[in-house]
Amino acid sequence: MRRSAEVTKAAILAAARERFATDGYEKATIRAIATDANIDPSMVMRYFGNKDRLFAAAAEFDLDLPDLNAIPRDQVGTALVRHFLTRWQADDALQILLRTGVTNEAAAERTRVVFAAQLAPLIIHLVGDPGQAPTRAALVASQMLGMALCRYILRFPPAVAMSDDEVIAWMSPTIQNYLTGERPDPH
Amino acid sequence: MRRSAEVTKAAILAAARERFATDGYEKATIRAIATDANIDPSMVMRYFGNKDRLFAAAAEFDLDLPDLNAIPRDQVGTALVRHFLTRWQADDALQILLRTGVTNEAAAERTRVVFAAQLAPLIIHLVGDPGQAPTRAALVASQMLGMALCRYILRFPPAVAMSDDEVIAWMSPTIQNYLTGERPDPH
DNA sequence: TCCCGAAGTCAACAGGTGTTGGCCTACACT
DNA sequence: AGTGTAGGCCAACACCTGTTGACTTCGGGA
Repeated sequence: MRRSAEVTKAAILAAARERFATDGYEKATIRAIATDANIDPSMVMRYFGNKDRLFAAAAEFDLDLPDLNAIPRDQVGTALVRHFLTRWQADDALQILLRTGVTNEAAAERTRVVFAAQLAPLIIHLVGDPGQAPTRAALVASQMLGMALCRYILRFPPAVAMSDDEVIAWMSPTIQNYLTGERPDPH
Repeated sequence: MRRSAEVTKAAILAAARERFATDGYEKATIRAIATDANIDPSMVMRYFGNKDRLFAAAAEFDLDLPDLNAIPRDQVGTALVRHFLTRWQADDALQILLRTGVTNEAAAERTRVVFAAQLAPLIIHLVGDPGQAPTRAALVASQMLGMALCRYILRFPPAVAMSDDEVIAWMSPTIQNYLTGERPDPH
């Protein structure tokens, strides 16, 4: 039986997301993705052109960050940590960025853009000096991505063993400080 | 002119470290490594057996962590952040772990072992309850690796732009808290 | 001086990769 | 019922990968 082009395209995209998320860019082969989607590899090329463009389509997504201004200022850290944990477990999107961004420049660029375009703007309204927003966003990203790396990618046993609530309890003060804490002076 | 076996082996190892650090496991080809070392690919096999064993040899290293007991308790965070920054920039070792550990299971295992064996023991003497050491080590690792990821691998512009002293100033309180702070209770 | 082992090269293998173009075939429309 | 077309398959391409085994050549000890 046949499928419509749309359905097949969606199946390919879903298979591609899963492969990129678990294997990284180079180990996720077009042949494997095609097999997962029950289709011939050549169809992947027909619908997406080449591997780079398939990846671009698979890596398109939103962080869906909550509006930090609608949250009491002192609970912004907790809210953000909780959101990232949910977001991470909801689908493969963040896993794709992390697994591919480390070895593929285009993927790294995508990761930079996602965080710069979606995280930094939210922070601007939290801090007095807008010039500090990118730095604070980078600090937040470093802790969020770092924990995701240890927990979901490298699978450090203690990081895996922690409950979501424990992770939130430990990380919230850190993130809260990066978001709203006073800027420390280096000396 | 000829080289001794030791010299050639060292040249291969140096080339391998550089390639693994910048390209990751799968993109670092034996052929490229051999070319860098001015040798035929078959020599790599002769000296190291296969790619897995070459990687194992290239990824062997120490974190060289300072003795945290010789440092005033309230400066332990700063000392550790500063050390990691130095260690990161000293050679390719940490970059190898991060670049390869994300897509290669053997490399991930190596990373787990390095942090579990070298970081956790240092922390035991810092906290009253030894059972907390692995969790605290994982938290420290998450922030350290996360910043390294953003700064050296993904190259987030704001993370790259920060001076070492700024990074230390921002991260020290976080690490200090993970090391010696009271355990928060999740609810 | 001879010669043997170590250092190094060369060519090939079997398998995997992205990518291409030609071919088939089911099915909605006239 | 006939047919054009969109969905799909197959076989091949050029190239790259880890790995192997046979071959050459240098250099130090007898």
